[in-house]
Amino acid sequence: MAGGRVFSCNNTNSVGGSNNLSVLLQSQRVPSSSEPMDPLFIPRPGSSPYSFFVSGTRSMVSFEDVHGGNRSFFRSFDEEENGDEDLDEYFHQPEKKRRLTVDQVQFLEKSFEVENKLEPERKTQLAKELGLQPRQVAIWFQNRRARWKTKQLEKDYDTLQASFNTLKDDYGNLLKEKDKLKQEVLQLTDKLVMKEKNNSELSDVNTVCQEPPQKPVDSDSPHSSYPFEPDQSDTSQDEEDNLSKALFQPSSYIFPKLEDNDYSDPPASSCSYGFHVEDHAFWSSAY
DNA sequence: TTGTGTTTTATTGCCTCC
DNA sequence: GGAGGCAATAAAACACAA
Repeated sequence: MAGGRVFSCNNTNSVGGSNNLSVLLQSQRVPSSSEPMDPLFIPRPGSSPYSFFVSGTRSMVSFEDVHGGNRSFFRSFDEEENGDEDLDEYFHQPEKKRRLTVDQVQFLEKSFEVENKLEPERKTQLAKELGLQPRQVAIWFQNRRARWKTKQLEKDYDTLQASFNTLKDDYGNLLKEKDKLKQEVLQLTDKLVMKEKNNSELSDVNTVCQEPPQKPVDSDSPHSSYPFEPDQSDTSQDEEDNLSKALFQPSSYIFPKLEDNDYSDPPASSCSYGFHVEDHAFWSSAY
């Protein structure tokens, strides 16, 4: 026996002595494999609805009182007249496993819902109510806790799985967003380069011509009326607006993480939009 | 009926707590 | 050291398809 624990059959559901044995009925019988799980117990008048006594034909009985031991076995009351031979046979028959009745299980389930741990007093009470061995009640609770734990693990797993799927989706969306922003940055960078190029070409022209301007050149003014003013048609007002928006919108501060030089350094010139693209501190802090 | 997978009851061994 | 809890496991009982 486990840990030196004793599985004592001390059931006290005594049913009147039909023979000279003070038969202590353990309130269970063994259903045969083909037998339906009909209730084994009939409520005893005056007792709780879950106090039972054996009504079946095959019951485990204890001769504790008579033989002073803990012997238990399966006894067919239909065959009591067979006498000592059967007794001997049953004494040497290993105890079979028995299922609890639906009622017993329901009662235990309710009790488990209230409290899944079993204090000795409650165990005894339950055993008494159900006509089971306290040990059986303890075992049932132990197994029930194990089942509950398994279910809980399954629940936790499902929760984690759902959480993982959400995160995976979010990650996928972020990757898409990142690609989109990357494309945007590339386009804007190209535009900047073009603009710088045009500006430098204009300067060259000015130097070569050495022609004093009719009016002061305001290089900062994008709408100068200077005759050699570059054609700005490639950068429409709308596009410029978009450019400004793209660069200054909060979301645009989050630049995609650059991977393994998949993104060349920004142009080493100052951008006229308020930040220095070569500012590595900014770029690195941006992601 | 039988083979097989699942569930339930029970045991064993180890661990912790008092 | 004993009582009780838990994990692992055995084995009976059960469900169900073929």
